[in-house]
Amino acid sequence: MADGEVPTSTRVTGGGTRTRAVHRLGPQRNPEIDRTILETTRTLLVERGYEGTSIDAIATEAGVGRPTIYRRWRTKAHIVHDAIYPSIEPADTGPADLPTRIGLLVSGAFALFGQPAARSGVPGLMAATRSDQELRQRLVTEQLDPVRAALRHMLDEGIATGKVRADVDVDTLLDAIAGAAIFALGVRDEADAEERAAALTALLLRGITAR
Amino acid sequence: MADGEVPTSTRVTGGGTRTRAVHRLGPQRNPEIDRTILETTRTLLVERGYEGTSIDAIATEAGVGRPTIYRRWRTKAHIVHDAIYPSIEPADTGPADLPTRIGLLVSGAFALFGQPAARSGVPGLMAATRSDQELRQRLVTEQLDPVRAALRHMLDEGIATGKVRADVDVDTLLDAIAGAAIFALGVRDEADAEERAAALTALLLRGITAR
Amino acid sequence: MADGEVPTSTRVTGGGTRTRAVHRLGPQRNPEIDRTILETTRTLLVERGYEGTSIDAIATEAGVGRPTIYRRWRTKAHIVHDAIYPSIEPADTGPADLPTRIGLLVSGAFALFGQPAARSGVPGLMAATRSDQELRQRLVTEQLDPVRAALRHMLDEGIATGKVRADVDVDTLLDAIAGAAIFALGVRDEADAEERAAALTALLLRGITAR
Amino acid sequence: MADGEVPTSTRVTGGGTRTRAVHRLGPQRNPEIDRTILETTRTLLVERGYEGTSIDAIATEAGVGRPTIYRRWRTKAHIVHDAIYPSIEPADTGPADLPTRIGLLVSGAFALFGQPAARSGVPGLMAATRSDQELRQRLVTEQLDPVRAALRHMLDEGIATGKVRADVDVDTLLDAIAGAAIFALGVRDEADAEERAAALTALLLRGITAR
DNA sequence: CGATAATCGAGACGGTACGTCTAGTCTTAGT
DNA sequence: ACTAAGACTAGACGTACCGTCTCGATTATCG
Repeated sequence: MADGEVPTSTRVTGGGTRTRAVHRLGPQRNPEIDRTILETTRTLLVERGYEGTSIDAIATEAGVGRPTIYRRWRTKAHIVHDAIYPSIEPADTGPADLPTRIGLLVSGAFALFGQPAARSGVPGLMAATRSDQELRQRLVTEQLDPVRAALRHMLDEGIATGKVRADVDVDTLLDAIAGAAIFALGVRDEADAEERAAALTALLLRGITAR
Repeated sequence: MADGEVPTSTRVTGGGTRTRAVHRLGPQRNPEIDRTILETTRTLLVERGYEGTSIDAIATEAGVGRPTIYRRWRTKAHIVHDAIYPSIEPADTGPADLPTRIGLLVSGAFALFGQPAARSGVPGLMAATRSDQELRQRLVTEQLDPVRAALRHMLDEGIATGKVRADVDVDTLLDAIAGAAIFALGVRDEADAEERAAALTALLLRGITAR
Repeated sequence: MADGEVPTSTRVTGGGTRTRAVHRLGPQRNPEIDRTILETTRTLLVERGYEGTSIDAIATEAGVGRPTIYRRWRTKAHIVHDAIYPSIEPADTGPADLPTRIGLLVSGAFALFGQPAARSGVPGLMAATRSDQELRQRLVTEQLDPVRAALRHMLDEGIATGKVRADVDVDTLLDAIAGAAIFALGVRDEADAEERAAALTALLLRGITAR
Repeated sequence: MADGEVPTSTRVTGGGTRTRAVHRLGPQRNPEIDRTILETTRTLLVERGYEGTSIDAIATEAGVGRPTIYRRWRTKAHIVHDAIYPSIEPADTGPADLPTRIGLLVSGAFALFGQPAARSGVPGLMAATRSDQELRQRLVTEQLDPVRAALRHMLDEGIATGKVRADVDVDTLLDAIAGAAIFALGVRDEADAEERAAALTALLLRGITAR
């Protein structure tokens, strides 16, 4: 959710084992509408592209008033962000070896940016991010930082066990993964995301491996 | 010139070996105006970002009428394209070794996307490219293909001399270079382009080198 | 009360001659809230004019929910009507001579339309009256008809005693009084209502007097 | 015209007897569009009333873009003003006696406010006039003042020849004429404007006549 | 006394209109 | 034919109200 300043309902742990929803006064925002709007946005991104996805069009197509959208998101870019990026963190890869873990991370990136809606939306989002500081902040803290931390962790473990060169730069690796995925899928419009992910994984693994 | 559909003067091959410029009636398009418009566009991209760089604003700022701009470019994206991308091809690196040549190519990419105007303009351009086939064509043939060919050539030479792995994919390499540069400079807004270029060069060289 | 469609209590004629108040369950509408809303409306009419007096603004300013207002009045125009027009009929002037009685009537009109809230509200109300038949009905039966009847009565008496010309048209007189008051106070925004009332009274008395 | 700040063409008296139109650069506003918009406004006022006559509706119905309307008029009230009030001054009544001249003036007022569009538009315009100082100014100087001056002139002549009482107040007379016309036609929605005009003329003439 | 039902403040909702801004086309008048 | 200026249609933007609705809390009446 873009703003989330005033959560509609908050879970409060009662005296015993019960959990109770504490409501504010007045009606709650209907979370079903949030889902409808985001779903409609994804559809329109695919059908009409980023520019063609006007807030008017989303509202009409979702059967919703324009103010209902503005109540939830400040700008189109925030809607597209929520429509494309998952709010859940990447599943833990568990106890796997480095190549597998890097491979999963790269595949994850290519899967994310390979969604039809993301191919259309991400470039537009990147442009919007440059002039909207709040959006940039969300992108960095919600998307970039978690991945960066996961990558940092993998590299540190690899360096400790001597499998990874000590001079590997995490940001360069991140740029290569995210950038390549966006460029291949969003700009060059490559069809097969998994194939590209595998090729990049191989290239980067050789690039970071010691010896 | 972006479109050139209506060239001001046309080269006509005369009867023999002579080539002669045939002028239309009336005054010719003033090429000084082209330069002023592109320069103004670069300035506005830096000052107001891609969205804020309206054609109205360019016209006003350049002291030029709007039709004067539309006579030269079809859309804002075409102007931004011409304002950012050099029309000249990259100078041949001559007889240098593979690391040097790859390094120069990566540095070139980071220098290009590190221009202040490019940082703002490229993401917007990427978005526009998705819905404008003509623009995509120009981007591919004028920018991407030459670089791809140069890279292909380097790799082939390296493979022939056994310095480069035979299974290296040129598109993956291109995605990693262009994508990483755009992501680092346009999205993450990294300040030092050269430093990032050096780190990526090292990573990729290790990734493609045989043994 | 404006509409009274859903009266809080309803008089029901019992079996015999008794009349009994049948109360609904639950709390009764708080008449204090009615007064607060009308008072707030008058204040807002003066401070922000008719257009600026939104129902939202009234609700906020009166510290009341919007449905609380809609439960009582159908539209803004009905609220303004009740805020401006007194629900009590004009006190009978008793046994006075014609000039005095006409003078009192004119003064009454100028006093009514000279209220700060009425100056702002009446023109807006006139506009609303054109498209709201129910409002028009209330205006005619509650405001216009009583005055018209009183005027009719005065003229008839005057005609009977030979003091008033027999051909005086009551509607023309009514138009001249109400119209002039609204025009002078609501449109021209004349400050001194009493002075204008006196001048108009003199003019009209000469107009209707026989000989 | 509402704004007229930048007249499209200005008549300039040349050296001799010649008159020359000095044009600005660029195209002129199309006066045909002005007429279409005002005509459409009148139609909508009759069909949908003042509130229903949205600028959107005018634009759509007139086949014109919304900015084209805003380029000419600041608010809906200004459009309605121009749609209702004639820009020409009342025709000179020539050498007629006082009753005839007053009669013509009153008839003129009733004819003006009796137009179908004016019946709907004038009350709304009165409301808007209270919060728009520019509009009020136009109303006063363009409509009220000329009539007031004409009336003043008639009364002065009448007073000089002993036909009119010296104490007749021109504003009171004006209020009675304009107010009665608006009230009879715009509020009470009287059908026969001429009949009401004749009755009011008779009443007022008796009111102002000496003896 | 407990169930019932209407009140109240708060605010979400689908709509509609507002007034502004931009895009891209077309027209005018001057060079 | 070009230029600057700007009018024009089209349509998106983000805001403000409207009138209806639902929510949860409160409170007076009635069984």
